[in-house]
Amino acid sequence: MSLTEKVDKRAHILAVAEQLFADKGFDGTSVRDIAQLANVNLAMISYYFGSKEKLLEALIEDRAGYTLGIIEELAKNQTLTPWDKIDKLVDFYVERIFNNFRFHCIMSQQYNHARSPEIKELIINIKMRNLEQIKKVIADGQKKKIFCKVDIELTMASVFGTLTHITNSKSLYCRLMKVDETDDLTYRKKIAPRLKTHLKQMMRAHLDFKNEE
Amino acid sequence: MSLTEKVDKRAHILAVAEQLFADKGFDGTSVRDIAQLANVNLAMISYYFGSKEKLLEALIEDRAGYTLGIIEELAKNQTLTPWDKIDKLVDFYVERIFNNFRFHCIMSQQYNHARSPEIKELIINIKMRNLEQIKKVIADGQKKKIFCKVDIELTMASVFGTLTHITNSKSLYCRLMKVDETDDLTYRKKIAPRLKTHLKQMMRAHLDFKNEE
DNA sequence: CCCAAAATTAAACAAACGTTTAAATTAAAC
DNA sequence: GTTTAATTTAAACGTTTGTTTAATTTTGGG
Repeated sequence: MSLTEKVDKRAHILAVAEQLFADKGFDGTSVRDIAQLANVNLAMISYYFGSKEKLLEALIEDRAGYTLGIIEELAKNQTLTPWDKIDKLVDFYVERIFNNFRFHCIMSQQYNHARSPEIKELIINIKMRNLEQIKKVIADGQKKKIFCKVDIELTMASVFGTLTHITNSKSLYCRLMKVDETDDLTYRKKIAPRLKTHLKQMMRAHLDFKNEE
Repeated sequence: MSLTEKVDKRAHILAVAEQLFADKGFDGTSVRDIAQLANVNLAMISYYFGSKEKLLEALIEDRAGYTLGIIEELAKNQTLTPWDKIDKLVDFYVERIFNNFRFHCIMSQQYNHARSPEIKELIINIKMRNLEQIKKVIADGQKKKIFCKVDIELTMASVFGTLTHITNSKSLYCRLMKVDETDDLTYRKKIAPRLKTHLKQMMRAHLDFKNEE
């Protein structure tokens, strides 16, 4: 078996595990479930990852590396106005959460019920670094008298809370907004632009320096 | 054993289960964990509730009945202005989420990874009825030209998302806001007022009819 | 006091769990 | 082609799981 096939097999197990963990939860998924759906022998999971928990760690580390670089670059960009940065952040995170909603499910789930403190710490550190960059963007806008005084931490919580809430309560909001929840693609086509518009509009009103006068 | 003691025992098991389900998740909690912490015999849980899953249903039904009445009353109140209603809703839900954060954890958890469709339906129905009342409040404010045109569903998602996110990501935001997370009482004393102020401020800017002119 | 119903118990149940083993197969190196 | 290492397999490991059993204790009404 070639190296690429070996990598593919590992990646395949990760992908299957991601799907099952997101659907049924970490504790609700057995290694047998993963092995069966991935069409690999049960023992291969221990062979590749060591344990079910290590498999989860591998999954998190594999998926989480991507975001930080982009946000850091945006934060220190000197040519964009603070308003532009807010818009770009909204666009980026809306796209990201639709592209990675399974992984996002696992993150929220593990954040609350992580079996090991290591995994919880891992997740907190990943999120902290992202939040600190966004904090910079808002604080910069305030210093330039473009944004008004707001509770920065809770403002971030509102943006991410909205995204997380829509993702995690999909069925509920599908029913409320009368969108067909079985068709993933049209759901995304309808909701993603709406989410972007809403968040930008809300942040524009919320952060506007005029509020301070 | 008197009737009140019998009720207390059932309620005691529910309370212990609530704590454990919130801490470790439904699948992460065994009936033996519950029995041990509640100081009752293992078989008593089947005796009282039938099964672990029925115990969860009993817990949800027991805890969820309270909110709806209050919100309905507020929605149809004729003497309050739409702005007053928003403020009251914010105050109510902030208090509620701090008083019932364990139960809230279980609800988000089960919403995403409910083993049985019945439990998921149960939760969706409970939440739907509440959201429909709040929708009325916002739509009424719009009709009266007090609130501007906003995406009502996503506006609600932002309010509940903020609350849920702060609750579910407690450690993260404690670290970010430099609040001691081990002391529940001072955490609440610090965060609850801040949350109320932030949400009211944000909704005031977001819903203001001036945005439309 | 007695007796039927309710409550409680310890023990056992089969099934599912994560993990390990040791043998078999495949791949790569020389 | 032989040998060594890496991979894959089926089977079994000991626990833990949710639930049930059957015996025992407690309860409350007549």
